[in-house]
Formats: sequence, structure tokens, C-alpha cells
Amino acid sequence: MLLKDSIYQGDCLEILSSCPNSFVDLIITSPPYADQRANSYGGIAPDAYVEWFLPISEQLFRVLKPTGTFIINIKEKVVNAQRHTYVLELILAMRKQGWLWTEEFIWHKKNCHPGKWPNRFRDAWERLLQFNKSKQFNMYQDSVMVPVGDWAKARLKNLSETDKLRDNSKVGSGFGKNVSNWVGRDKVYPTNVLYLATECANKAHSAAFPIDLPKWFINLFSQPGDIILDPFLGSGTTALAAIQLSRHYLGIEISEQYFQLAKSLLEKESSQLSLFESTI
Amino acid sequence: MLLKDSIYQGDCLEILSSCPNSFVDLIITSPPYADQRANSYGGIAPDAYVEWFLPISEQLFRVLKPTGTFIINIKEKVVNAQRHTYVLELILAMRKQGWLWTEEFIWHKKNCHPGKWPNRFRDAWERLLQFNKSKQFNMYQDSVMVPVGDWAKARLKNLSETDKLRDNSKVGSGFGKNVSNWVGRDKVYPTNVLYLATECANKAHSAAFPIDLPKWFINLFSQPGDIILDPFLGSGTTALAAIQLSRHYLGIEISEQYFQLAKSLLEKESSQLSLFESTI
DNA sequence: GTTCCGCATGAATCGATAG
DNA sequence: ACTATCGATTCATGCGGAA
Repeated sequence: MLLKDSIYQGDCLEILSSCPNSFVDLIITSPPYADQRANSYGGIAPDAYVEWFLPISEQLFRVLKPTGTFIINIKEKVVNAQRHTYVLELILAMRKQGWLWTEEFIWHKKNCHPGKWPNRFRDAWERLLQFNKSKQFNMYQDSVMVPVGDWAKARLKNLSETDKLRDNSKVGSGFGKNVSNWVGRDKVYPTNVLYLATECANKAHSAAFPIDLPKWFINLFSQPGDIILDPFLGSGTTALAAIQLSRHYLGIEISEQYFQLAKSLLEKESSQLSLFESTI
Repeated sequence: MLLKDSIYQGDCLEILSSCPNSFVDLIITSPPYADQRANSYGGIAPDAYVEWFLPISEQLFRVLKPTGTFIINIKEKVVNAQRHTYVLELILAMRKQGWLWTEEFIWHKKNCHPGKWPNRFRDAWERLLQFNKSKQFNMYQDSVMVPVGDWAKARLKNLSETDKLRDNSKVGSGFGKNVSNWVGRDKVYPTNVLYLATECANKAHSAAFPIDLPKWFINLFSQPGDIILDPFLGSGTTALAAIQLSRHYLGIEISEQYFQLAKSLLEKESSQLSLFESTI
């Protein structure tokens, strides 16, 4: 039996087996991409990726509540000058397991990895696949509404000199017309594209994705007190986001090194939180 | 035998059959989405989409030069509260036809259609799938370079100074190369995400993509004088882009109404162009 | 105390070289 | 022929020391 607000070190398939059915409200994870993180996961070969992941997604299906959501952050790598198809095949295979493929959000990365090649540009986006067990899943859209002020500010920023040239678009003229759709409203709903920067590598503790990413989905698909699971915890970003939003968390990480890092970061966060609460 | 700089009205499968092998340099198209444009295409059902498209992509494979590129703008629709899988299946099936799935660009729509649903947000992106016949395809990256990000303005005021030092520290053999790459640099290569407004040049119709989209790919994957094909021409945006960039075009459109619209728009553009040329 | 600037560092990919 | 390793390429970001 797993405890709430805990993280476990070990193989997620093993640890998940001691988790009850219909236990968690939301799963957010970023599994190791094919051939990445070879030291902890043995570098799953692209051709073997689906086969490797399916037993895990089967367990995740079991532990997720019927109203819950599963968000998976993934991107196919280039193999032999082509995009590999393991992500496409994974979606098709998970549907056969019973998952509903509800939506595909896009993480548009503000700062992607540099590089230059004769046949392709830098990869500036990743998939955020949303899976559900039923059509009646919990979604709290109002919690992620964007204030019109911010929205306008963001759009105006895009009209800066540089961005005008970058996009080579006529937003200048078309802008007013579209703005008029929103004038008078306090908040607007976001879209299915998230435009965020990756966390910089030389930050104190870099993570695969920025904390705003799990935070956004936690707000959207859960309520305070719900349980958030991340079976590939890494440095603990998902659990950190859960704490900061008053949700319970459950984390699994196979690598001793990442586990210790996550542990210390979470302890630090918790102590700061209780310190803060005691001073109120 | 098809003529350059012409558009044809009829079924693209039929008309393509009279097109020679290895004839066109670049194909850009936005095929009718499943269940859309029901009046012209009989509303292809999502489940029948792949079956309907494969004979067409087979013809396109034949008419494309070995160094050419095929760009297809597509997005799966929502069926029964799920994203349908016909696009994923189409990619897998086209690979079996011999196509290489080189890349997936994202069109991040700046101002997407407003709307609200209980279980999803507004859809602000579409796929731009790149297929090739061989790994050695033509790509002219310099033609689509964009201004460097804002960070450079604030930080690289003394760039030349820095780069001189950087270059001097290296061995003399590389002299000049690195300097020319960086001194006075104000442009960088773009990424695989295109952030464009949905606004299209002519508002008489809907569904078409903005002309900057085909223009970007025409600049990237072809040279002046090359032949650009769009087997689902619609209102003629692709051909218009080709004209404006001094490429030859070839367009096919089944709908009489769209065909006439494209024809008049192209004639107008051509006459303006020749008028402009005669005044030089 | 602000602002400025040098520097290291990436969920990367390709081509060449080596075994 | 086929796999493994390595160097070259690129640009946005945060930290820390300097002005």
C-alpha cells in the first residue's frame, strides 16, 4: 500500500503493483524518451519503446480514477533522417488498452536546443497527450483562465519590432479586429498550445520540463486535496507543483541520484511551506 | 499532358494521371478534412479517410522529383469526444508507400477560432507533415532565416569584440569562417514551429491557410523557376504564393465554385504582375 | 544597488571515422 | 555492411562577477 505525499525509489511497474485501483486523480509524467537517460533506464531502443511502455500504461489505467486524466509528455526522435513512429504507434496501442485519446496539447518551447543540420531545423515543440478512461472526466476550465490583461500584454509583446519581422505577419492590421472580440471580458480561456521556456540547464536544479507545465494541468484537471501521480518523477517537478497547489502527490523514480535530488527538493519545499503557514 | 502555370477543374486522381513522372519540385496542399467541404468531396468519413487518400498520395509520389518535398497540412477532427486516429494511420500507411516521414512542422495559430466546449479548449495548431522520396532532398535554409531574438539586442552589443577574441583563440585555419558567421549577425535559423495568424488574404471564402504558409515552404524547398503543385487548390493560395515568388504552379480543384474563384484571383495577380513588369 | 557582460550548458542531429 | 563513438554546429537562458 502506497502512502500519500511520498516518493518511492524503484521500478515503477513493481511499485505501481502495490497501488490500489482507482486511487489517483491525475497522472502527469514525462517518461524517458527513446535512447535518452540511458544510465537509469538502459536507453530504450525506439523500436522497442511501445512494448516497453504498454505494461506501465496498463497499470496506470488501473490506478487512475474513472474521472481522472493521464497527461504524457513525449516526442519522437529522429532515426535515420526520419521521425520515428513509436509515438504514433503508442497512441494506437494505448487505445486498444481502453484509453481514450482525448486531446493532443502542444508545448511550444521558447528556447529549444540549438543546432544546425542540412535537412532540418531545430525542434521547438513536444507533444502533451491527454488520455482518459471515460468521456466524463473532471475538467476545471475556469482555473486556468488567462486574464485579458496578460493576454493583451502577451500579444502586444508579439508586436515588438523583432517579432513583427520574425513572424512576417500582418497582425498589426488584423489585431484590432480580433481584440474587439475580447474587449470587456475579464478573462479568456487558453488554447491547446502552451508557449513556455524550458528550464535552463545551469539553474540550480534543472528539470526536464518547467514547473508551470505540471501546474497548468494540475489546475485544469484536479482540485485541492486530489492525488497527483508521476511514475517517472525525475527531479520531482510534478510533486513540487502538487505541493504548491495543495494537492497530494505520489512519485516513483528508478534512479538513485534523481530520487535523492527529488527528496531533498521536496523536503525543502515542505519545510518552507510549514514555516510560511506557522507565521500566518 | 499538363501545362505549367495552369489550373485544372476536376478530380485530382484523374488529372494527375496525365502528369509525367518526376515532374514537380514541391507539393503543398491542404486536403479536405474529414467530413468537411461535404458538398465538393462528398464528405469523406473519418474511418474512410486513409483509404481515400492513399491512391492520391501514390500519384503524388510518382509526379514528385526525387529531390522534391511534399507538405501536407492536416489536423484530425474530434469524433465522439476523442481525437480521431486517421492522421496517425495515414502517416504509417504513406511510409509503406515509400514516403519518408522527414519532419512534422507545427502551425501555431496566432488567432484561432473562438469557442467553448465543456471538455476541451480551442484548437490553436495544425500539423504540417513533411514527406520526401529520398534523404537527399533540396532545402534552402538561408531563404527563411529570421531576425535574432530580443535577447541579442540587449546583450550582444559588443558581439564583434567577443567574436574576434573567440576566433583568435582558435587555430588560424578556421579564420574567417567563424567571424563571418557571427560578426554583425542579426539572423538565425527558424524552428519547426510556425507562429502565424490565421488571417487569409482574400476573405471571400474560409478554410484556406494564410499565404505566408505556402510562401515559407516554397522559399524553403524550391528555387525560382521550379514547379509547385497543389492538388486541392481551393481558392488558389498556393498558386498565388508561387506566382509572387517567381515559381511555376500547377493546381487542381474539383469544385466549380472554388475553381472559378481561384481562376479570377490568379488572373488578377498575373495582370498586376505583368503591369508591374511593363513599367520597369 | 542596478545594470551589464562573460560563460557554461542543454530530452539534438549529422557526417565522418573507427572497429 | 553495420554499429559505435566523436566533433561540429547552434542559440536562449540564468548565474555570478564586474562596472
